[in-house]
Amino acid sequence: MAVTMNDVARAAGVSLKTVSNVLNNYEFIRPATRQKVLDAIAELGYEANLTARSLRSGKSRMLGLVVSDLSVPYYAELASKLMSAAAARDYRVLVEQSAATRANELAALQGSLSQLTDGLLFIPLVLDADAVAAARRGTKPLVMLGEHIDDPRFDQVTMKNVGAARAVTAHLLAGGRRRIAVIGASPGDRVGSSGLRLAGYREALAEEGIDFDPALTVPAEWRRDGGASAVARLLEGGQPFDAVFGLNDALALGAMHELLLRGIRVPGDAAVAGFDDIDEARFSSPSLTTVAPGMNEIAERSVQLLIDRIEGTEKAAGGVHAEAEFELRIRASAP
Amino acid sequence: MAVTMNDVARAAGVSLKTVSNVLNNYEFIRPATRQKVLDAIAELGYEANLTARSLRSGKSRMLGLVVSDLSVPYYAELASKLMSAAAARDYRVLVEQSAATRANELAALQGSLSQLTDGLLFIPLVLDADAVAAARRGTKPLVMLGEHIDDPRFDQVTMKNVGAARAVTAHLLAGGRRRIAVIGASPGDRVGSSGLRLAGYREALAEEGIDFDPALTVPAEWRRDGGASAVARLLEGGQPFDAVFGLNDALALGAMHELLLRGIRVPGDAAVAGFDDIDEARFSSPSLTTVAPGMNEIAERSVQLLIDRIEGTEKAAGGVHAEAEFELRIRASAP
DNA sequence: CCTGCATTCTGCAACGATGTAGCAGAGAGG
DNA sequence: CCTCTCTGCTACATCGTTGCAGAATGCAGG
Repeated sequence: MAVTMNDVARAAGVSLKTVSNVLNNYEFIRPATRQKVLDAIAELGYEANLTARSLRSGKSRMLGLVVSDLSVPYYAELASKLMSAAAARDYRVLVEQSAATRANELAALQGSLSQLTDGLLFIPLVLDADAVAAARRGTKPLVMLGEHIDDPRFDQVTMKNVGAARAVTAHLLAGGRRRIAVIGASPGDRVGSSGLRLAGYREALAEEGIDFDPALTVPAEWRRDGGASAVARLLEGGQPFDAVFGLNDALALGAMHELLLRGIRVPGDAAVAGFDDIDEARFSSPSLTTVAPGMNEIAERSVQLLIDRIEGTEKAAGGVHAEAEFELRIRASAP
Repeated sequence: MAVTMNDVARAAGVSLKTVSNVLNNYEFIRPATRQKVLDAIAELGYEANLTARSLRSGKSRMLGLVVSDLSVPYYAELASKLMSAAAARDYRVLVEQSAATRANELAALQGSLSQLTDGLLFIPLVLDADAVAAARRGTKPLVMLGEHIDDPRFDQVTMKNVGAARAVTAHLLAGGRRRIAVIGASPGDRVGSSGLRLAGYREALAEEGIDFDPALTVPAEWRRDGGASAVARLLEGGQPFDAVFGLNDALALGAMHELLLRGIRVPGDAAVAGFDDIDEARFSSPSLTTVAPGMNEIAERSVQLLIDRIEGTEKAAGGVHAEAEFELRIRASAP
C-alpha cells in the first residue's frame, strides 16, 4: 500500500541500494542520478519507513524520558523543553511515567522503553545509584536529571541547588529577616534536592553568623497542600518566624495561601520565597520571589549530552557532570 | 547480542515459529510444549523485539498524541491521564507538540508520527474539519479531543461545555450576582471552547430573564496574564460588575490576582469562577469556584474509543461522539 | 482400510530498509 | 601496456519477527 524504496528504485530506473544511498547522503553518486531519485521520491510521495530503518540500523532516533508524573507542572515544563530540544536535533521523545515506583523505574531502565529508544533521560526518585548501575550494565546511554542520585559513574545534568538556595536565603537575610522557616526538609537531610537546598540555606545563615534552628525546618510533601499544612503546624507549634522558604514553588504557594488565610500579611508579617520559578509564581498574589534554576539550559544540555553519547561524539570514560546557572527572581512576596 | 526468538527455539528444542505461536497465544499448542518454551524464555531472559514485530505486523501498540504545548497544565494533566489509560491497555503514547502551528498540525497528521503509531489522539487548534479530513484520507484511526472542531465525520470525545458553563453561571446568579463579566471570549464567538462556554453563559442569563450585555464580554488570551489584563481593561472601562467568569481557570486566577491587587475583595466585591478545576484552583487564595469537566472520563473514553477503532471492535460508520459529565466545585471565591 | 477433520508443529517467505561485497569503467603511476 | 586506485553503481544477505501453507499425527465415521 505505502510507497517503498523499491517503487522509487523502479520509477527512477536505479537499484534499491542507490535510493538508499541517496537518502543517506552517500558521497559517490552522480548529480544526475541523485536528481532522478529525488524526482521519483517527490513524484511518488515516498516517505522512509522508520520501523524498517530502525530494525535494520538499530537506531530509532527516539529518546526515552522516565519521569514520575507528567501532571506535576515542573516535570511537564521540563518534558516540554526536552521534547523541543530533541526535535531541534531531529529526535523524538517517548515519555514514560514511573509513578515514583521502584518496579516502574526498573522496568523503564531495562524493559521495552530502552529497547525502543537510543538512550534514556532519567529522573530517578526511588532507585539508588547502585540499583541503576546494576540495571543498566552494558546497555544504551543514560543521562540522569534531578538530584536524587549524584554519582560519578553517570552522566548527569543538574541545577545548582546549593548555590541557588544560598542566594534565596541571603536575599531574605538582606531584607532583614532573621528567623527563616524552611519548608520541605528534615533537619538531617543531606542528599537529594531537599538536602542540597537545605545545605545552601545553612551556608547562607552561617555567612551571617546566625545559628541553625532545627525547629524552623519543617518536613512536608512537595505539593501545595504540603506547604499549607507545614505552615499550620509551624504556627500551632508557636515558633516565631519572619520568613518562609519553600523548597519548591508549590510548597511556597501553599504556605502563602495558609498564611493569608490566617490573616498573616505577606510580606509584611512574613516574607515568602520559593524555588523553581514556575509560571504561577508570577501570578500569585502577592507574586512569589523565587529562583529560576535554568530549566532551558538543563533541557538543552541534557539532550545534547545524551545525543553526543548516542552518536559517539562524547567519549569521556567517566560520567560527565553539568550544572546550569540559576537566576534569582525578586517579586512582591519578599522584595 | 540480544537474545532472539531463534535462540529460544534452539534452547527449547522447537521451531522458531512455535516460539512465536506461544508468544501470540496460538490455540493449538500442547501444555508441555508451551511450558518448555516459557522455561527457555525465562532462562535466557528473552524479550520480544518490538521493532521487528512492528515491521512485520504493521502494529506498534503506540498511540500518537498531538497537543499544542505540554507545559500548559491542562494539557499536561490530560496527557498524563491519557498515558495512564493507554498503559492500562498495554499501549504507549508518543507525544508531539504542535505549538498550535498549521504546518506542525498537518505534519503530525500525515508525517512520521502517524507512521509510528496505530492511531492518533488529536487536539486541533488551528486546522479546520475539512483540512483534517483532507489530510487524513484513508489512513489510521483518529480521535479528536477538545472543542475546536465539531464535525460528524470524526470520532470525538468532548466535555459538556455549554452545560457546564450554564451551571457555573447559574450558580453565580443564585448567589445574587447580576452583572457577570465573562473573560476569554468575544461577544460574537459561536464555535470552539469559547463559543460554547459563552453560549452556556447566555443560556443561564436567559433563564433568569437577564439581558446579555456585550460590554461585559472581554476577549483575552487563555493565560493568567490574559485574565489579569482583561480585568484591568474592564475596570478602566468603568463597567460595573459583581462577578467574573473566567472561561478557564488560568484566566480566572489571573483575574482574581488583578482584582486583589487593586483592592477589590473576592468574593465580597466580586465573585470569581473558573472552568477546568486544575489543581491550583484548590490552593489559590481565596480558593477558586470552578467546574471539573470530567477529564478522567475524557481520557478513558478517548483512549478506549481509539483502541476500539484500531482493533476493529468499534465499527460505527460515522463519527462516534461522546461527552463526559461535569461537576461543579463550589469554593471560597464564589460560595 | 480409507477418508476427513481437528490438532500440533514446522519451514519458507516477507515486512522495508541498510551493510557488505563486488563489478565495471576511468584515470594515474610505473 | 599493465596494474592500482577511485568512482558509481548493483546484487545479495540480513535485522527479528509474523503470515501462510502445509506436514505429520491421532481419532472418528463409514
